[in-house]
Amino acid sequence: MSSRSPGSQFQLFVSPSGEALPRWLEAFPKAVVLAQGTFVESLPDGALVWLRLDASRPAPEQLAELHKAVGAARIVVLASQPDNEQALTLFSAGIRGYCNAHSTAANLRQVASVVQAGGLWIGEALMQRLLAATRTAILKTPVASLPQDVASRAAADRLSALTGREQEVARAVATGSSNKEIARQLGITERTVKAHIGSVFQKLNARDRLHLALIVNGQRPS
Amino acid sequence: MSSRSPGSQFQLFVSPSGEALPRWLEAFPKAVVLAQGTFVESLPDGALVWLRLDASRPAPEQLAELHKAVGAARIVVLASQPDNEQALTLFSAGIRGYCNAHSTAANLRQVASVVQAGGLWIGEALMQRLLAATRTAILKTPVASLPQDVASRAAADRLSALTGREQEVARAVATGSSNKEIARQLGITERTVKAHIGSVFQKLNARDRLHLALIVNGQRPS
DNA sequence: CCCGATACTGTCCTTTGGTCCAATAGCGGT
DNA sequence: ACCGCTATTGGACCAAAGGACAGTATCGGG
Repeated sequence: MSSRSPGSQFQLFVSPSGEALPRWLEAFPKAVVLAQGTFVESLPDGALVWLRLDASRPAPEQLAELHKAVGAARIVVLASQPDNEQALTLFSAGIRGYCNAHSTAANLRQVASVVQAGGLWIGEALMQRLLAATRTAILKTPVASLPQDVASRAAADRLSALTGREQEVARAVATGSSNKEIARQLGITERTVKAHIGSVFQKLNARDRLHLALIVNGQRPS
Repeated sequence: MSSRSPGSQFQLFVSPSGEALPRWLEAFPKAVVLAQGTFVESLPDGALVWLRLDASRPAPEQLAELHKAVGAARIVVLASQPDNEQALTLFSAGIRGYCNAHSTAANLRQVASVVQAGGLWIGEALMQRLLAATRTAILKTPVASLPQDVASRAAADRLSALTGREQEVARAVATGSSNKEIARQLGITERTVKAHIGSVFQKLNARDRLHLALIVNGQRPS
């Protein structure tokens, strides 16, 4: 259920040069600053990691490295020149926030409070563009969406034998979430997640979560 | 960018029936609860408005009404059964949060703190699906996706980075085989299967066998 | 009011999955 | 002969998954 600690939290800055921009330090005077590639052995629970992108290398690569280094910690990316598509890619890779590297200290603190409370930070302008793109893209392609549509309808059929909650966990499993993640997402205990998954296994006649994923994703009949 | 007021804030619940679910009240005992359509004359600055959707009417319509009633206040929508497309529509209509109506009190408070700090609240599961949809739509296939063909060719691309043996085990994993089964199928030790799978994880940047299955089956980019 | 369905949580335990460190062996190219 | 890649295996160790057994709480009927 994600520990929400009150005030100041552990902040870790990671930048290519190993130096932080003045505004970061202004926002978080007590933060730890590291160079990219530095080994991180253990991070306090709920730590927030800020990644200053190195413009000369692909962002996903840098993020992957950082992920390996810091594990499950929440990551916020600071981009010198925010980019729509890049933000998308990074969000799908699991970052919790994406904001302009030139933000004010007040803004940075605001971002921190949102992300540490479990939210996502997306600049409003970016959000608008993102939604616009998504909406038009989705409203378009009525024909191309047929395969997915059929797939999701079939999935709905398969899932219709499940209770509401069971469907939620089943879908989460099918997208690759771990029990712990699902528990966090739904605000319940890992134990309860297991309970739901267990009954889903029975109802859909699945052996394990991978089979369940195949069933939900239409790769295999139940 | 937005006024951040400190602790407890004004919370307004709007539901079709005029009643709040027990968990809402648990989270915000001092909240004001109103029925949809009730006239609201003035709202404290920074108030947070929660809208419980009426399943029998189109959501955008309900939101539009509420917008008229509460003006610029931040709105969080509570959905009984969260829906991808609905969330999209509502976010583009300006809501600041979208979450499951069955969330726990702790979660609701968390959502409140995020939104009141200027963030957006999107359930993680929803975020994932939303991003998946966006990504596939944005990486729009100019050749009007031949459904299966493209998928399998893309899968082949993804697997091309692997050695022959690695491809075999990757495919076996993707069809739901356990390590023991794969070992038997290939006539090698379970230990060796693990070794192959381990290197596949690295090469395809997968976290576990379920992610690997999603990648191989084209449900997720590597 | 009791009952069944749903949701949620706990403990104990076993099996599986995954990583780390380490080693052997064949094969092709320089 | 040496190097790099691939395939193979061992052992130790830890984390995640899943089953067994049990319990509480809410809600909507009959």
